[in-house]
Amino acid sequence: MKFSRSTTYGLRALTNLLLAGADDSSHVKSLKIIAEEEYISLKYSEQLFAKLKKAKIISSIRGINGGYYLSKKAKEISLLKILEALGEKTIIFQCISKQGRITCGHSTKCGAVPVLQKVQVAINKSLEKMTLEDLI
Amino acid sequence: MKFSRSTTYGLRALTNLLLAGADDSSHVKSLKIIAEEEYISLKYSEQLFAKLKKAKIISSIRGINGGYYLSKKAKEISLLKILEALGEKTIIFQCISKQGRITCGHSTKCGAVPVLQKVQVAINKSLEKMTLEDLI
DNA sequence: TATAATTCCTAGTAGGTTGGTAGGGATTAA
DNA sequence: TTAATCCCTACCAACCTACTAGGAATTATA
Repeated sequence: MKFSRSTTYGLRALTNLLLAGADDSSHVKSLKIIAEEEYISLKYSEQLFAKLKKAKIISSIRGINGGYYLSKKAKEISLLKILEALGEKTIIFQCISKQGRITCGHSTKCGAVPVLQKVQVAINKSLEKMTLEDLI
Repeated sequence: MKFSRSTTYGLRALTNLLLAGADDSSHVKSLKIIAEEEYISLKYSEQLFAKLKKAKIISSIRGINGGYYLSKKAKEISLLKILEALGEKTIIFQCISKQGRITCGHSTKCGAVPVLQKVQVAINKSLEKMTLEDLI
């Protein structure tokens, strides 16, 4: 129940982008610079940015002088969406059937589920309410 | 950011103990039976119960006709305490310094920390408020 | 057009963690 | 004395995370 390192990297990189004012296609920032500033491997951050792009959180301009920029305003990008984009699991409870099989997150057979669902809901609400803007 | 399988097992086993009325030294339940009922390996559950015992959530009677019982009333055992006992990490954010080193959860240098602390607090409050009693 | 900087795509991999297995010792009621 | 139980420690396979690596596609600029 912790954030993976890639999530941390992603959040750092996104705030970097935000603080650089890279919020439209004429104000981009290259990943090389971001990676250097955030002490993240370029190659690794490329993979993370690919995920963020797929989730339409950021956009890119290719070629020389290209780079990335935020697709939306910071306050329109929820933390939950970022986490999901980065592959961070937001389901905290792997339900396991009485037979020992992993089934789903909402089995009705397991007595432990209801309360964990409450926890789940509480967490997701927090994550949904907070946005990238809150990070700076 | 999910619960490990052992946490699930632990919660299932504890609710089993609770539902069996094993709440004092004259009402114990053997782990063998619990493990069978919950479809968990006996040897593995022994390790989990060792952790729960160390955290004083359960107590034990050794020897034949021995077994385990809850050390406290179910509503006095918070979910947070159970998770911690089982080794579930309740710190969701590994802070990583600008130099790339994992430092702590509360570095003042990382811009992402404050909001994640809020998330952290929200989650921990939920977990602290809920007790074993809520599980059944 | 040639070059260099950039994003984009895909494959591989070392090391740590998780979820066990295994063997046997200590304790105690009957 | 026996058998059931808790207790202790060591080991291990499979999976996941956090990378490394190589190169292709794209594009501004000289």
